[in-house]
Formats: sequence, structure tokens, C-alpha cells
Amino acid sequence: MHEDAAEEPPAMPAIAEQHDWIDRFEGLSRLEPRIRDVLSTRSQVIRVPANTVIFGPGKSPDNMLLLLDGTVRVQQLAENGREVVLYRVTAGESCVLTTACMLAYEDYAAEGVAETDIVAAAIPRAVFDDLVSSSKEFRNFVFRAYSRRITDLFHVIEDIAFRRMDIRLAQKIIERADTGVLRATHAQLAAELGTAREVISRQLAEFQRRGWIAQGRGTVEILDCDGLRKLAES
Amino acid sequence: MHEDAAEEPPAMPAIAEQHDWIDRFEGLSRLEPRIRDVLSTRSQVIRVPANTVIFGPGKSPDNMLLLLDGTVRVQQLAENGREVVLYRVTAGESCVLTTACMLAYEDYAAEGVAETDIVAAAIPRAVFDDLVSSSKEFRNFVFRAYSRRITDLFHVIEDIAFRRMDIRLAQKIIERADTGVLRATHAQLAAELGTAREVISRQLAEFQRRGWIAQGRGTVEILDCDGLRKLAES
DNA sequence: ACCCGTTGTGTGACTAGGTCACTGATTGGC
DNA sequence: GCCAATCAGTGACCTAGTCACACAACGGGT
Repeated sequence: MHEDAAEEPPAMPAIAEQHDWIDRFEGLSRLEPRIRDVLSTRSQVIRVPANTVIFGPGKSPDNMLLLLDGTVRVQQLAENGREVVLYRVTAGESCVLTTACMLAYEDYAAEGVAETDIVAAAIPRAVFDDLVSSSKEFRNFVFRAYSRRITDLFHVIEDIAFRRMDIRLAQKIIERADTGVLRATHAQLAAELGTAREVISRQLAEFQRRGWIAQGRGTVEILDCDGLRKLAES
Repeated sequence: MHEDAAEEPPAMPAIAEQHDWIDRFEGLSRLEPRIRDVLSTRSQVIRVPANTVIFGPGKSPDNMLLLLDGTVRVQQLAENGREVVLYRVTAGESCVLTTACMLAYEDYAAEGVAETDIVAAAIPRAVFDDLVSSSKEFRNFVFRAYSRRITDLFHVIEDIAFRRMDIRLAQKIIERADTGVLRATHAQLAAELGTAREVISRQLAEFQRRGWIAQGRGTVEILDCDGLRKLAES
């Protein structure tokens, strides 16, 4: 059993099992060799099934997660049952709020939910602390991740406070309908944008009337992307 | 000369000039002696006049600020000219978004404005990095500050998305009228809450009609705090 | 194949909040 | 004492959110 196997894996089976997942993170590729080693030996690749609540009010995790595959939806919950999606963490990103939960003992009104099955590298709290203290590259990675999330939050605030619903909905549809068809109920879109179901129903009816979309039960099909885009960019 | 003197300072001249400002920060009091020294010798106490823009779009500072005196208002600006106040940094707190700006090269849609004359300890970027890497206490301080701000942002989002204007306005009035009189124009309150001036005017008219407040040009006087509070807590 | 509970959507009436286009009042210089 | 700037009040109108429904589609059972 030679040590090199870990460094240069051949053929590539399930990527997540390899130690080279580190390079899939923008900002970690130039990590110091010693640090890279700590990271790969002292973190653990875990799998989480879809719809698991990863963190939430009263449930702070004790690992920092680096997402290797899948997406995590982070959303704000209100007492009256309404929600807004704050942002999504996708493969190659880290879930910094987890870190904040871990390190800062404050409770959050937000929760993170696995939107798909997930593969992630879990970094225990102590290791995280070690890495932050010993690697400038890792520090930059962490702070940049924070910065990105905070920027996302700013966008959410700006959207909710100042932008019209029709514009926001059009954007959302374009953004989340990669194949031209979006699978989501009106209720889900409402939760996404932090509004009420009826509002979505009415807006979609209007979009349909204009020939921009076609609707099915639980689906929205884009017919005229330019029409939507023109609205979204106004 | 007994050691206790340091714990219970007498008379107190201009506080900011002393090196013991560190103890005014919750979370820095148990800093390792060596670190404490680095912090006091390599940071610089600065003064900034009221209404200075400390950071903003296209203006990222190269120091991390620990506020010794005064308050900084951090607000989001929209193209159409409307604003929302995100949070305030008060004496004894740090302005972490500054850190994020410093370290992460993303531009923010938010700006920080000195709301009063300000005294702050400025920590140069390089020193900040050094401190984060060498002191666990300082790391905790930084991450806790992040966590607090993120929590604040969550509150703002929840407020804007899900709470009624009258309730939010009542809260704001109570919160910012320490002496029973609040100096602010309707336009300022509107910017505070991210709404339009007319909305504030109408709500205040209603509060006045109910006998909760009296209005003057640029002032709101609380007459019946319980009335306001009952609304604010509903 | 039919029944039935569950889930998703449509609608009208109403309230709250935001926009627009004004008016008039107050204030601080000059 | 006049004038420009600032601050506040108002009505008409539009968008968004709430409430109370009706109804349609779907997915198991039996």
C-alpha cells in the first residue's frame, strides 16, 4: 500500500470518495500541501438524503460542510408559516452559516434543507479552527464564502423591499427552468419568493395570457423566454 | 498599588486614548496578553466626523474598525433612491462587513455611514490577518460578530417580508426614542424601514389620532408608550 | 372502475402598502 | 421680509397580501 494512491487517484470512481475533491473548490486549489493533507485526512465525506434538515432553529451542526454534490436550500421561516428562500448552496461551495452556527452560539431563524441527495465533506469544528489559524489560503476561502452569502442576503433584501413581484417571478422562472420546464407548484414558488400562493397564481395566469408560459399541474413551461426576459430586466 | 485598579478604572479621562479600550469589547477581555499587546500597539485610534461614508459601493476600507464611541448606520441603497437600514454598529462592537469588504473583494450594495462623530480603533488588514491566525479568542470574536450581523440581516428580511408596517413603525419609535422624543423626519423614518414617506405620514397620523404620539416638524413625541407597545408586540 | 382524501389551482371581495401628483406649511438664510 | 429649501398632508390609483371559498386533478384502496 503506497501513500501516493491518495494523491493521484487513477480512473476515478465515485469522485467524492477521492481526496482530490479539494480541487473542486474555487479558492482551495492553491492550499498549502500540509494543509491540504489535514483537510483530506481529518474531514469525512458524508451522504445525506434529500429533504433532510441540515441545520435550523435549535439544530446547529458540529461540522462545517463543503458541498461535493447536490444542493442545499437555505430559507427563512416565519411564525405564520410563510417562508422565503435566502440562497442555495451548490456543489463546490461551502455552507458558511453552518460555521456561524457552530462558532457563535446564536440561534438562527433560518434553516438549511437538502434539496437533493447530498455528498459533502464534513470538517469538525476543531479541525476548522485549526485550519483557519494555520492557513492563510483557507482563511481567505472562509471569508470569501461569508462575503458571498452576505451579498446574497443583500440581494434578497433589495428584491423583497424594492422590486415588483412580476419581475421577481419572471427572473425566478428563467433562473430555475434550465430545460425550459420548471417543476414547482404555485405554493413552492410563493415560498421561494416570500409571497402568497394566490399572488403567484394570478401572475402566472397573466404570463400565460401573454403567451410567455404554459401551465400544468406542478409545472411551468417557458414558451417565450424573450418575453419573460424583457420583463425580468426592466 | 493593587492590581484591582486596572479592573475598576477611576475618574476616566478620554477613554479612547487609553490602551484599555480592548476591555470595552465583550469577547476581547480574555485575550492572550501577547495578542492584547499586538492589538494595542499595531492598531490606531481614529476619529471620524458625523455623516462620513465609511464604506460603500466602490469604497472598501483597508482597516477593520472597532467602534469605541458613536454609532455607524449600515444601510442598503436601491437604484430608485429608496433605502433600508440594515443595522447599527454601536460602541463596543465591530463593523465586520468592513472586514468582509477588506478580505473578499466583492462589492456590496450597502454602505456604512457615521451617524455621530466617531472614535474607533482601526486594525490594518495585515494585522487583522495576523490576529485571526494567532489568537483563538480573537477568532471567536470575529466569528461571533459575523454571526450577530447575519442574524440582524435575517431579522430585517423577516420584518420586511412578513410584518406589517404599523407594527414595525411602532417598534422603531419605541426603540429609537430613548428620551420619549424621537428626532426624525417622516422621510428618515421611511428610509429606516424601507418604505415610502407617505406611508409613514399616514401611519403617524393614525398613531396621533389614537393619542399615542404627538408630532412636530422633525419630531415624534411618545404620549402613550403602552399603546405603542401593545401594537408593537402583536 | 369507482370512491375519496389529498393536493393543486382559480376567483372575488377586501385590506394594506406603494406611487404619483399635487398642495400648503415651516424654516433658515440673505 | 422674502425666497428657496425642506417637511408634511392628501386623494386617486395601482400592486400585493389575506380570507374564504369552489373546484379540478391525482393517487391509492377495494
